[in-house]
Amino acid sequence: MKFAAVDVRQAASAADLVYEALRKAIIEGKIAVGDNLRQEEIAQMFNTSRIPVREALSRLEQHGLITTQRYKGAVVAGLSIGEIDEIFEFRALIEAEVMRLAVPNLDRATLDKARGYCDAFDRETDPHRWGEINRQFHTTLYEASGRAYYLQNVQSSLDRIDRYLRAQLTFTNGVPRAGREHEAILAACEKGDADLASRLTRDHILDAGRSLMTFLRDQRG
Amino acid sequence: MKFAAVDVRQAASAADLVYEALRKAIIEGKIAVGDNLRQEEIAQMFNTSRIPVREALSRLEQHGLITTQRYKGAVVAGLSIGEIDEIFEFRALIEAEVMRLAVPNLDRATLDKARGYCDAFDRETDPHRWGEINRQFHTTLYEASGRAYYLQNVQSSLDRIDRYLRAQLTFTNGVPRAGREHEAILAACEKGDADLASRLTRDHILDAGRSLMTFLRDQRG
DNA sequence: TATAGAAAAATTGGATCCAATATACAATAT
DNA sequence: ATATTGTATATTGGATCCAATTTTTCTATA
Repeated sequence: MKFAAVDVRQAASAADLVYEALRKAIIEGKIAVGDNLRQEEIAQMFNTSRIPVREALSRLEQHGLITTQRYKGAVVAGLSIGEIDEIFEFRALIEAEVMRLAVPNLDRATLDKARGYCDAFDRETDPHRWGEINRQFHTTLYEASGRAYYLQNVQSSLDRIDRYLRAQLTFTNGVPRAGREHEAILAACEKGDADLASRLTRDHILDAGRSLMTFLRDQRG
Repeated sequence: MKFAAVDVRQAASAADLVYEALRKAIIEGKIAVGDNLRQEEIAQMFNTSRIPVREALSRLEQHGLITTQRYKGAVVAGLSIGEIDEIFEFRALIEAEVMRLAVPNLDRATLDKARGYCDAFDRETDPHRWGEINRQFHTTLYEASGRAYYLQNVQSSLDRIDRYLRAQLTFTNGVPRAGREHEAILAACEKGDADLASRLTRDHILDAGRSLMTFLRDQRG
């Protein structure tokens, strides 16, 4: 018997679609901190009932992206300056380590791909794209570590502070500096110097964190 | 105006109760890996409908404790040896760091509390209690770090491998060794030696991981 | 006018019902 | 006997309905 192979990946459930869409909207800052997420309103936007919406909200809460109160509903979760600071500290720790683990496994194709994102980041002028490209640059390198669990935690941490990171890049003119630091990290990777790449990654994240802290303290008073 | 203070903590929703109960059952190994979690069955156990059950399952999946397939249902998630190894490696990294951050903040009361758990761990003969006391000993010290986000991640990582950790303590006679290592960690904390406490914590976790690896490789072939 | 309280509306939590899909099983053909 | 196909059953995904609670609006009163 002959037949064409067919992709039988699971179709996404309504809850999956709603979850992904809301997650994206929240981490990109499309929905402001404190905004209410009305179940009925969201359900109508997706042409579905409130049941899948509630499942999606339940998942978002587990990831700390929203907070809910019984009978009162869900609001986009904001972070205090202290909480943001702590997440940057955490990211510096685990991303430095995952970078160290990745370097020995980096091959030509991966380095070229990272180079592509690195250049794209420098060329990009649309502020909304910086966050996304920045994330892809780092993720591309990290993936070589083969550490799926680390990667999950990196993504999860990034989700929590992504909107703030975008603000840092956009409003503190952090892009040129981040671009230079990306170059240095990539150079260390090319040399196969895991310790250096790890240290530079750590500093890169802590720099962004410090820059963001002064920006936020300025802004919030 | 005078009025009596009232405790206004949110009553837990049905989904909260189901989630917590299932989480506990899974991490303690009360439900075996691969076991099906039937929505109707669980709903009846809690005298509720399937709606809160589905929310609870959705949350559990986000934490990696179960895996679900559309129209097929949920099963308790197992971990490959490689995945377990990676989580131990991750724990060693972040718990060593959170221990280092905790030491400068440790006060007499916290140290005494940790001492209590340390002694209780050594005295305990019921294998089912070891995991719980072990967790409390570490958590008590970590909390002094004041790092809520780190703590969340520690708990989440522990949840994933708790059942295996219990097996390691129980079946590899890991309790005496863990007890000695707890003593050493506590001594370093008493001395205020953050670097030493951090290093010992790291070794403590990596030791348990290695011991578990050989046990599992033996067992699984 | 301002305010306390009651009624109304809005919103969430949960139960029941129906549709979509998967699994188990029996009937049939080879 | 074994494989295959059709059918019944079980299970999950989602829609609709009702109950519990909160929020808003209205009204009476000082």
